[in-house]
Amino acid sequence: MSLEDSPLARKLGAFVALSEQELSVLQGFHQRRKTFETGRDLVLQGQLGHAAYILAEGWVCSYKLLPGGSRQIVDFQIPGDFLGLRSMLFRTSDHSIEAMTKIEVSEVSGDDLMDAFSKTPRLATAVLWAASRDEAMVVEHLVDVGRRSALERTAHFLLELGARLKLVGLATLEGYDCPLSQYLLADALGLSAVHLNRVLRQLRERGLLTFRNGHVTFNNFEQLLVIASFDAAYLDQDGPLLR
Amino acid sequence: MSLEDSPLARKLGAFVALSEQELSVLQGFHQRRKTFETGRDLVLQGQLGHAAYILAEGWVCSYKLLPGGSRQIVDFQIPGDFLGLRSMLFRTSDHSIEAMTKIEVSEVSGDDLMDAFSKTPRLATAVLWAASRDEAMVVEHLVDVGRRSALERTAHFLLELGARLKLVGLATLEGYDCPLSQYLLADALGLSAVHLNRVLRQLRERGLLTFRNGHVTFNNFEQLLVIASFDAAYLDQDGPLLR
DNA sequence: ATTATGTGCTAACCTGTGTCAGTTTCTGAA
DNA sequence: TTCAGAAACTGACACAGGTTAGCACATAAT
Repeated sequence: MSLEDSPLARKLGAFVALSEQELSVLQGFHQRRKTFETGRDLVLQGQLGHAAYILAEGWVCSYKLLPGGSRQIVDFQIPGDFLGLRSMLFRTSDHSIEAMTKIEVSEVSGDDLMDAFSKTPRLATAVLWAASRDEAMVVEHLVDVGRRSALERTAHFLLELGARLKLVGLATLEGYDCPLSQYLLADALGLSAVHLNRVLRQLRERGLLTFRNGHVTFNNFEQLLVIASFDAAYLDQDGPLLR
Repeated sequence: MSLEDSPLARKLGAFVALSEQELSVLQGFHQRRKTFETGRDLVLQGQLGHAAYILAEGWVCSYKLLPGGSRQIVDFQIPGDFLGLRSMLFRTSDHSIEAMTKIEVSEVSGDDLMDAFSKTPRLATAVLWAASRDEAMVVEHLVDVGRRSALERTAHFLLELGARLKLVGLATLEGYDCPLSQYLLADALGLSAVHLNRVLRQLRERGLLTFRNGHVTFNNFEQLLVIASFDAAYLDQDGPLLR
């Protein structure tokens, strides 16, 4: 794999032009490579001082379990995303992280990060930028669940996923592969699986988007943007304050 | 005001024992004091490179407006909280910040922060800890809105506010002053104001909690904790990894 | 005094979404 | 090939919560 080809480098590179040196520091993150099988937990709710990871391949989800047995999925992570970055240093984790598919990750310690940041401050900024973007996505999900109807919410969420995947070369304007079951998607959207199914049917019948056999197809992208009132600003409007 | 008495010092001091030196660095943050009237916006959605503030007195809310005219309040901020910290350096702000009451703030620039952090790394950790705690609260609101009934959600939210206010000495186990209208609270909980009113009545009639004349009174704290399945872990379980 | 405005509160009605209880389709294991 | 277990899908029914439309009571402005 050439230096520029890791999903993380692609993602960060979309916002800061990365120098050869910075790319090679990034490369250095991918030392302790690990593989996890589908369904394995990387971090458990309440765990303290766990490691952080960079996701190289596969899908992951962060979720919270409730006493009643239901759960809320906070976000899905895709290649190029950090896992458990925020809680690693300062707190016990407030949520669990589970592999949705077979995944490949690189373990990163706090020391690795600090080390890299002192060598290349620009990289630190880029990583903090990515972390801040992740938080903006959680806020957007809060808006989804709090103030959008099931249809708008579903459309919005699938558009967001598409935009994120496109950044790392895993989606086009046509659509993308999506290994999520309707149950999982429902838990992310705060819907019941039954109702999500109804919503997906409606999206399909109205010629907007099709989610079938692990693949999302945008049938009418423009219309979809309108229905979801999707504004990509919080995803890619601007990079850190450096060239 | 003595060194230990600022809300921020109280809050951080609950998690890290702060030295005299650290307290005086914190004190140094409160140079550029400003006052804002009720309803004034401190930061607007989409604004780039705005300042950050430390809230010294009054209440503030962070919210997002939707094209349809409705809004989702992401969180309220109370004395001792940072405002706009996350988006200051790296991104345009993804939400607006508005004063709910007349407020007092201290403006803090990125340089001030960096400066302070290089002098006292422990303080940096404490501040990052607070930021990470804020994010955990947003996640908890997502769970509120996604997977809890209106009653549970309302109870949970008002308990959380109580726990936060207690930390800065503005609440007891009996209750606290709360300057929010039912409309505002409804926008935070993803409910209609009408339904929130029904819920508040139910909480009152079941002898759990009373919200009246700008004051929240816990009538049955224990019972309330159960109903809301409130677990304060994400708020005060543990401080940064230092003594 | 009189109006306006904001907030709390309520009743009547409607609808989006959840729940329950299935059938069908697919996939992988035996 | 058969079987078991997921996952997708559906219909019938129930109910939480939204909407609309109002009244009552403050406080502030005129």
